[in-house]
Amino acid sequence: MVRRHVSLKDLAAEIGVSISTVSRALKHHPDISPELTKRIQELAIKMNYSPNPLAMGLLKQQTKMIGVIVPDMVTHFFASVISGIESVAKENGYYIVISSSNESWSKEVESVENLLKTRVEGIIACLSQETRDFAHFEKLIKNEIPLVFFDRVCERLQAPIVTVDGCEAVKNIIHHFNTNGYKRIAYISGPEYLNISRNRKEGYLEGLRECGLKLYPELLVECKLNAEDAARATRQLLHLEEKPDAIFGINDTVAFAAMKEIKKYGLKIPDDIALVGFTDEFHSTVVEPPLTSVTHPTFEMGQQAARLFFKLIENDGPFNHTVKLPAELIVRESSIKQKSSD
Amino acid sequence: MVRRHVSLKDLAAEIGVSISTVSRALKHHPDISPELTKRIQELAIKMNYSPNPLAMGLLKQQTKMIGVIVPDMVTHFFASVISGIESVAKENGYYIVISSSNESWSKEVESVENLLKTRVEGIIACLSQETRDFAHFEKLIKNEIPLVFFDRVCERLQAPIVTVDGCEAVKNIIHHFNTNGYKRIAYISGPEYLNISRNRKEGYLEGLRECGLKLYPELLVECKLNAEDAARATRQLLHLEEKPDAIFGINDTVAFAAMKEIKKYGLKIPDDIALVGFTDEFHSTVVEPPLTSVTHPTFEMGQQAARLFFKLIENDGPFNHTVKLPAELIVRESSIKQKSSD
DNA sequence: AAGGTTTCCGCAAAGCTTTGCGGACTAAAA
DNA sequence: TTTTAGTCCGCAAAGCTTTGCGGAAACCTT
Repeated sequence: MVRRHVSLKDLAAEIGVSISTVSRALKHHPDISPELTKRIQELAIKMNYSPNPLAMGLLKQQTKMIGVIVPDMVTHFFASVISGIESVAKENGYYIVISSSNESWSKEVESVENLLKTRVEGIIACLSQETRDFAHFEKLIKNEIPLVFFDRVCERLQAPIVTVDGCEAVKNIIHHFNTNGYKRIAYISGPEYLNISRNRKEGYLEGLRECGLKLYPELLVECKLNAEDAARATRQLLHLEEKPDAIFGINDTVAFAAMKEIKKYGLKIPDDIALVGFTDEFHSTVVEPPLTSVTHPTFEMGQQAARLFFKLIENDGPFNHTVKLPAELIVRESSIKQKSSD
Repeated sequence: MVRRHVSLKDLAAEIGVSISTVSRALKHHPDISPELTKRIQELAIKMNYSPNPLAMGLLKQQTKMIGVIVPDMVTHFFASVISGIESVAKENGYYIVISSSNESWSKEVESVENLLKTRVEGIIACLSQETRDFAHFEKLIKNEIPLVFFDRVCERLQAPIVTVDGCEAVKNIIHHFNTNGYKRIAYISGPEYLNISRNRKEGYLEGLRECGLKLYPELLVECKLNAEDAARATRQLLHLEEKPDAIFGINDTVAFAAMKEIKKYGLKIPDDIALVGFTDEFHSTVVEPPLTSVTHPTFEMGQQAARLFFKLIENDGPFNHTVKLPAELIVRESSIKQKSSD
């Protein structure tokens, strides 16, 4: 047995007909007599023939590959989104090529270039936390290469996006805090130029207003989306003369870092301070106390992004569409002072 | 601007020479005059030319793609390994195509077939927990398609493997338990036919012997590698007339499930029962109490697997080699009765 | 000036598939 | 017997790149 795959040529030689005939027989073309068709079909199975995607790609000018750019691929959030993308890609006979920007703008630019070189048919991306310049994506759009954003998106670009309704989710958090007696509510936000930061901040402000709570500017802090800076931001809050009695963090990196930091200060959750995060289900339940959190429909997010992608490919014209997924607030112990005895 | 990529033909037409000349100029072939070479090079940059990988693949009979099969891609363990594979693949100009077996044998078989159809040059795989029949991998080896295993491997196949020294790691755990006064040590293992189960069990038995501890057969339980069955196994241990005073779980899925279950029973870790797992760093520190654990060098594991893969491709003969990575026991609070006050 | 070198470049094939068009052959009709 | 109509199949091009080989032009030598 050798390494080379069998081609139409091999089948043709074996049976003694031309390549074209084999090709036609394999797709039941009426020009080929039923008996010959049958013989060829059987031989193809016996010799384990499968069409060469490279040749098909050259001919049809399509690679059946989608490029996916994520800030990282090891956190559960992105791994799960990728998994969602992969599932619908597979349904449509496509493969994905993943490229990680490592939260860096320059690596993101590089990723776009590299993916283009591999001839992916389009790109599904989540912005790095540094990204403020979108030239690399604008070029994609100008060249009519399908592009879909998810989670961290650029709204002014003509690209379909799928996000989570952060504003609404945060308002729910504020209401939840309020009804549970927390009044000095802090928010650890991300970089202002990220849409998710802005949306959630909007929810924060509106939520406070709706609840008739006062806004303390010193309780709204900003940090980079990594554990170290989140810890720094948390310390900043804990050092305040008048500490917050509740904190909520923009994503799970921030939320868990905050939790560690609060514990390190010897403060009790939720008695001294309540904590809520945007996190995934699993981790929220394994920490102590179990973390009240807004869960992202990550897998579904990936699926939706991929679906938008395929719509884009089909229509192949200018197209922009927004899918906003609901996020659910799941109340656990980290945000309720009195344990209810059941 | 159109979607089509520029080809050598476009460059040739623009300058008015033949395609061959352009091709040669682009790689500084001495046959082409320096001036013409320069002109062509500049035009290539200006028109943003990049060679078509499909055409190259056809010609050179290589796709520069590696297939990666994992039981799942959302747990940190595998996500991190994938990330490691990807990093050295990229260094070598290769891309990876990920396929998830979902811990199912049939999906694993399917993955192998699909990856072969996409013409990956070889496969890096971690066995599903169901896999006991290796025909699909044997076929790969027979056809001389490069194959590398990591973590859960099949030792009797002629394929290079990279694993973690589970036996040694578990022995360390037993010693650690012993010196901290835990004597009834339970082990929640995985399916017996997985090498990781066998290795760690071996470490368990040897460790007990070395420490002069008695082996209680009822403390050695087996479960499937999912949260539900791990919880069941934990309950089985907790229902014993004489409970264990220490438990260690074969991987992080099991360890965290056990932790939840122990808490549910109102038992205190580590006072009532000690717990140690094979887990990754991050999650071990965020749970309460912080979990003593053996950390896997996951990223490095991926890198090593990829390196073996490239060796295999180069030598392109029969080759088998084993890399055994050390695992480190990191002691935290979940396995030490008396908190040391510092 | 004619033959010999260099220098520079193009032809064509191979790698694999699809498909329009035309060709060969058989059988039926005139 | 010749024309017509079917039936069945092959040629060749396109998609893109690399590379051995052959060819043309220019320069040098004698």
